[in-house]
Amino acid sequence: MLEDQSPAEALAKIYDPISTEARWQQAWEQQGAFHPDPLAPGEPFAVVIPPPNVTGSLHMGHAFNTALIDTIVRFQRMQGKNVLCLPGTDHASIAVQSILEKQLKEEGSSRKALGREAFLGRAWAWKEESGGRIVAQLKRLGYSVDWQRQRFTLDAQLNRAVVEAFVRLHQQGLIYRGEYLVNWCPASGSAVSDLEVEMKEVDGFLWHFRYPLTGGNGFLEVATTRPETLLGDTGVAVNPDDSRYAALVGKTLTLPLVGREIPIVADSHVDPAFGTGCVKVTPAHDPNDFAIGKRHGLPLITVMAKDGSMNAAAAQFAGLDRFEARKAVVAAMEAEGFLVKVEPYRHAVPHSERGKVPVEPLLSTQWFVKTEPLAARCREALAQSKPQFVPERWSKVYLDWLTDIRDWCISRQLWWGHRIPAWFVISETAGRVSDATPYVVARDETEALQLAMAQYGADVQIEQDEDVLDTWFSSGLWPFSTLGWPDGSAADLAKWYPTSVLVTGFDIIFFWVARMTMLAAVLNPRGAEEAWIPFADVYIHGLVRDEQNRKMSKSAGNGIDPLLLIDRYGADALRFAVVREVAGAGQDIRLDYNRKTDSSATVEGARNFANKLWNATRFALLNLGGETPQSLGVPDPAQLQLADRWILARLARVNQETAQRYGSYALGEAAKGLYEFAWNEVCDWTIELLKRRLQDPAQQRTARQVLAKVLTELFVMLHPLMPHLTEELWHGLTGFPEQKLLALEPWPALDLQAIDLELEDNFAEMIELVRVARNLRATGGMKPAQKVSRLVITSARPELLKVLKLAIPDLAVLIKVELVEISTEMPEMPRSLMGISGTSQVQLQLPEQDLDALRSRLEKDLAKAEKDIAGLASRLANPNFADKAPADVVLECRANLREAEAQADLARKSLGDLG
RNA sequence: GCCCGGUUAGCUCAGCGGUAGAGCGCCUGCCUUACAAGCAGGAUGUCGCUGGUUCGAAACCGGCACCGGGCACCA
Repeated sequence: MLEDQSPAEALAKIYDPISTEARWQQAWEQQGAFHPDPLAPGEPFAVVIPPPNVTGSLHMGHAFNTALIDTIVRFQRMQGKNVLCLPGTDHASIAVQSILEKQLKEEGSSRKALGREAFLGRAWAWKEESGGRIVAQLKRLGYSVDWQRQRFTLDAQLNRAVVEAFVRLHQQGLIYRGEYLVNWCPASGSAVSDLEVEMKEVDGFLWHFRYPLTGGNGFLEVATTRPETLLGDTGVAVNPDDSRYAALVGKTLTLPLVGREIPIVADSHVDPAFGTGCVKVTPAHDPNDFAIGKRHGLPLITVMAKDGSMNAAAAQFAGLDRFEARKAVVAAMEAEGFLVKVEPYRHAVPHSERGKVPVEPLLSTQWFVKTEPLAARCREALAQSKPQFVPERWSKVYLDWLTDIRDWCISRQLWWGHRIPAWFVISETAGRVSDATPYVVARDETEALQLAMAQYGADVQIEQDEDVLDTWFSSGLWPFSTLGWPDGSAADLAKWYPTSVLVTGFDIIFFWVARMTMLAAVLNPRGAEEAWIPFADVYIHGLVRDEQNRKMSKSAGNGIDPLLLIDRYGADALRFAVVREVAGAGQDIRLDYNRKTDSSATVEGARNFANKLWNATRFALLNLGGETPQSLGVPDPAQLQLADRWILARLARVNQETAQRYGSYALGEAAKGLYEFAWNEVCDWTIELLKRRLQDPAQQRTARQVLAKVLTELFVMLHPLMPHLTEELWHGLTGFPEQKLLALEPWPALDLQAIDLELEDNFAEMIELVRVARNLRATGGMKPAQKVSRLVITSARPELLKVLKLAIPDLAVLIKVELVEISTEMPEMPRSLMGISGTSQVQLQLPEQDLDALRSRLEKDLAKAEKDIAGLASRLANPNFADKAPADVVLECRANLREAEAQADLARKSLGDLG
């Protein structure tokens, strides 16, 4: 605490974030500051955080997401809302399972060897370790979430939600089981969804083969990138309009190596211009061929096993891995004279996102969600801006995906996950599970048995499906399963569903956002027709890219552990830095991270800002005479000086702007605005101007009141961005006990009366004049401490003159000058330095003269004035300008021209005087 | 192929109809008792190219170029 370190002079010159941050994190948690009561009053505001995968630890992307969410919820809390921010982690079936299997392999074991139960024990141990690490990282960021409500996607309660969702969807015919071509990942031994497949450009070959016509009258030439699939060919297709082959349609070919007789069919999918215009058709191993096969009633012949090796249907190639089989098939074809040619060919090959190997389209019996009815409901809602995407353009991405959507394969041949609540009636198929085994879907085994008995008789035997559900199926329930659904009477659900905003990266709009809306569309968690959409707003942010502009990811190995930066600069600095980088349109942010030194100039800048605020507070503590903002009270308006009125006007404006920005997700702008206000206006000008008056007994009290008020409110406004630092400084200033938290303070009341735009303008002009005068000092070779004897500022604008006259004592200090005069007319000041700024002139009488410097200064001013004159005059010379431009623009242009001309005259005259 | 972005000071990016901005970096001078993680002053841009709309375009519209991303994909 600052107050513990009296006297104030003993305060360190440099802010130490590490100990401070730990102390406030503890205070927040111990006091349950972010554990809301659903029955408490206050408009609800809820955010469920995107649950990080328990696959290790967090990287910068999570820190970025956290900083954004926490800024939003802390602001809303200060707005008096009843805020729930709910944290948690995701079990990430396939990712975690592949980590564990890799570990087991290194140990010379495997999951099969371990058995399901032992394997799951290991997975839970891993979850504890990884989840613990993640929670510790999130806490170090100062996340104001309710840790008491922390959830994990495999929690018992969340499992109930998954089971309930599955049962209901199945009852409504929205979940079905069937044999289809799925994306099979041989590496993980599981089906994956379309979204888990990524296309990669690969350098391969295009093999051209000849298939002989049955009966020995020639050949058809086909090309393929996957020769091993020819073993499963059941046809060759040509375009129906292709005259070259029209006569052959309906005839048959004899498949080489296999000897199977396969038909030539006509299908418009075939592009006659590509290759020979003949396509071999392998319906069981290619999605397009599957469709062609279906249209023409071609048989499906699966030639591969689920581990990616060739099966018995591949005859002499059985047992070979699919890539070995490729070579062997090519060799055999060549040996038998069926190989025409081989050409290098670059093409896109679908790869399993997790397994990192090419997926194999494989015929397999899986569970699917029928997505179209769900998507239709989401599309209708989106037409009403439900949810509202920010930035809006992402709604198109979401909509495009929901249009022409394909069914969602939700079963995974994995162990780590939610086991599918379906039981096979194995007594019907002699104790074995086959694709044809009947099943029942139920909430638990007892219910399943009852259902089975009702349907199949009293002596049935049942066995639960071995498979688990796609992780995203449970993640898709996150906004309501975490609030207590399917318990319809859950108080949290009643208070906080639908949630207020979902904050996430654009990369998971399909995976997650759309799945959540689709599942909510059918489950309608609160049973209220108008309130099913799980979040009012979806705030989409960019990704964190590294110094080479690459997306940060675990697999690329370029992730940055946020703790490295936190240890070096503090969590507040990291948070402020990343939020400040956010552009309005939700673009990616690039972090200038130096891997050799673990440093970042961007974060360092934010750390410097924290230190600046720390020192401003030190200054205040040294000058408030032991008083606090409370004991000082509000300043008497009659006592306010010019600079006071200015900074209070600015404070009110910043309050208004910042609240508007925080409230509309313009977080980067909020951060930038506060940074500029705090550093430039509060520290550079207000504190400098207050220094003199804080020493003057007659003016001291008002000066202290203004200083205390401005800093206190600044800290409140900055709190959402830099929670620890502001908590520390606010307590230092107010002396409040630790039990009273800034985090729970209301946003400062807006003082509309203080707003004075004209004063802001005139004061800004005064600041510019000070700058010009200081520049003249430097030009004239004055030493920093040396005083100027006389300063005259002239202006023709009465309002500005009024402000300048009030500021005379301040100007004397700021410019270090003995005598300040404000006048409407230029006095005769031979051999003085003269500068011009806006509508005013500044003249400085120096003790010594540097005529060359003076001359160059005047020449510079003259050149600038002449350039302005040229530009303005040419605009005014255009007759259309006066006719068509708005009157105020024309007037302003004329006024500017007059001033520029006056200044040019003045500069010429002064130059003439110099001789 | 379809759909989004982006191109502004050396770097990272604001600005989105009225004479170009910030931070960092750079140059000069300062340890001026809040802060050298600082203070004061300064320099720096044919606002990707090209047409058009307009009295006026970095901003609006069209075309082009290059960079990035998403979706779909032909064997």
